[in-house]
Amino acid sequence: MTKRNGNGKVAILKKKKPSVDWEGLIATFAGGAKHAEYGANRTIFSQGNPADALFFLRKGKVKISVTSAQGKEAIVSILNAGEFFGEGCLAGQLLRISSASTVTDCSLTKIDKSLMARMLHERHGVSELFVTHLLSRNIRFEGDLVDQLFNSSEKRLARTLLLLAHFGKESKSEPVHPRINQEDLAQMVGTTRSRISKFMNKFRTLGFVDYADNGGLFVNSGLLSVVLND
Amino acid sequence: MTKRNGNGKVAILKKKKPSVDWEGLIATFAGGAKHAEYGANRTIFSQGNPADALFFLRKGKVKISVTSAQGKEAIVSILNAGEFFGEGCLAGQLLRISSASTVTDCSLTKIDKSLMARMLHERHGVSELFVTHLLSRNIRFEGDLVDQLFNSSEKRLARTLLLLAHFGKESKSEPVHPRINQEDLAQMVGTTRSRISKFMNKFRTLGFVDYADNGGLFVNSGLLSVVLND
DNA sequence: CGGGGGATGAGCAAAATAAATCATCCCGGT
DNA sequence: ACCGGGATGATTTATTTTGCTCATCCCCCG
Repeated sequence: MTKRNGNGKVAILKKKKPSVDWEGLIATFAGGAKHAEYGANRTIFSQGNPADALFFLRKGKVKISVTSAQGKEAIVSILNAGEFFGEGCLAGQLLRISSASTVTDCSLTKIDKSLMARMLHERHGVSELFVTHLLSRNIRFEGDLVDQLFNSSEKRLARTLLLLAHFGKESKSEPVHPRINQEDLAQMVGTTRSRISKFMNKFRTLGFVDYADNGGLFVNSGLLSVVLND
Repeated sequence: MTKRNGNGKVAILKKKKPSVDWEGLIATFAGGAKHAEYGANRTIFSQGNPADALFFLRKGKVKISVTSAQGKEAIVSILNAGEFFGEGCLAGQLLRISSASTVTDCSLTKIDKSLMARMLHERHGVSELFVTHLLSRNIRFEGDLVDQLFNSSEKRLARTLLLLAHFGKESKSEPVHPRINQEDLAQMVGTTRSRISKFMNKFRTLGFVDYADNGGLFVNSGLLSVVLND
């Protein structure tokens, strides 16, 4: 089940990421963990569902969102291959506090809570991978929180775009995302679409971002990061 | 009427938390980890310092804050006994991205990054404690982030007060905090002191909170939580 | 070709928030 | 008792953000 998609593999492996070989590691879960394929825009679990398993994202992008009592929706994070999600159940959460859905086609592995608990106890490799995952997730959440605590929505949008650009691609000349609409951006940034529209146009006239013919979005990281520093 | 902190230790130890026996566990670090005592309001580390160790808080309260490029300060979290902090170094952070200082008198254990890495690898107990810690920290950050993403500052203040109340005391009749000033609240909530002042008075006239003679703050959780739900 | 329908750009009034200022109040030290 | 400083309450003004509304643009479908 080794997945090599043509050319990309070598390039990715020799990139900065000193990451663990999670493909092999996750394979050792065989027996208790179930692999599954999802098309784009499918629901994996919803807020309020019973939480008895966590997931590992092997391929694709997954969106984690929360709906408020008033019906407003916020996108908490966009996950990429190599990340866990739904791990709240390990901390005693009985119900999902957020919803997860696929953004692109995805391959994921579902791991029962009890199995994961056992693996964490028995396998160093697993617990180290998991600790690494939790640490970086933590750092990202902390960054998001700080961002919200003292940046304006314009800066938050800039930061969101930069994060998407960096996560999305190593090479700067590729589009950030094959179509991410303003509504989603608004939910990630925590503001309204109207505001996103205004800032995106401002950024575009300043050359910080650019739209491709096919709708893809290009981000000039160097220029855009200036927004964050003033 | 009030409880002295001089020898209030007994009361604290008999809490009902089903938590791991971290006292014994941390003791096994002997040799590489250094215990230290801090008075209130001392700096443990500052943003930008080299990061080569993490800390475990055995007693007291610690404040984690971040200062922006513009000089604004935000309080990211208030930690209680039994929590780690400064663990970003394990994820490869070379410099502190936040500052840590004591709020009350504290006992803490400093654990070198390399030692911690070894312990995580060798001791199940340690890695399980750490994973548990990271999971709950994650959940708290996620909650904070969601709160910021779609609540007004009034609701955020209400939520902050509730969190302080629950963390601070099991019994509802004890003050949340022996003096937490409006400036700090503003930095936790992500707003201005003026605004905190206004909301606190509103909450007080509505009976949601009350000031004790000694300056302590009482929170009526039941009433205050109504604010969050409307 | 024409008509939805979704996504986007733009504008505006109302609400929320930030920023700055001043008056009190309280407490500790002298 | 007196003073000084810090914390708080209150007010005013400027700015930001929201919550709409409406006009375009563009792509897909009939």
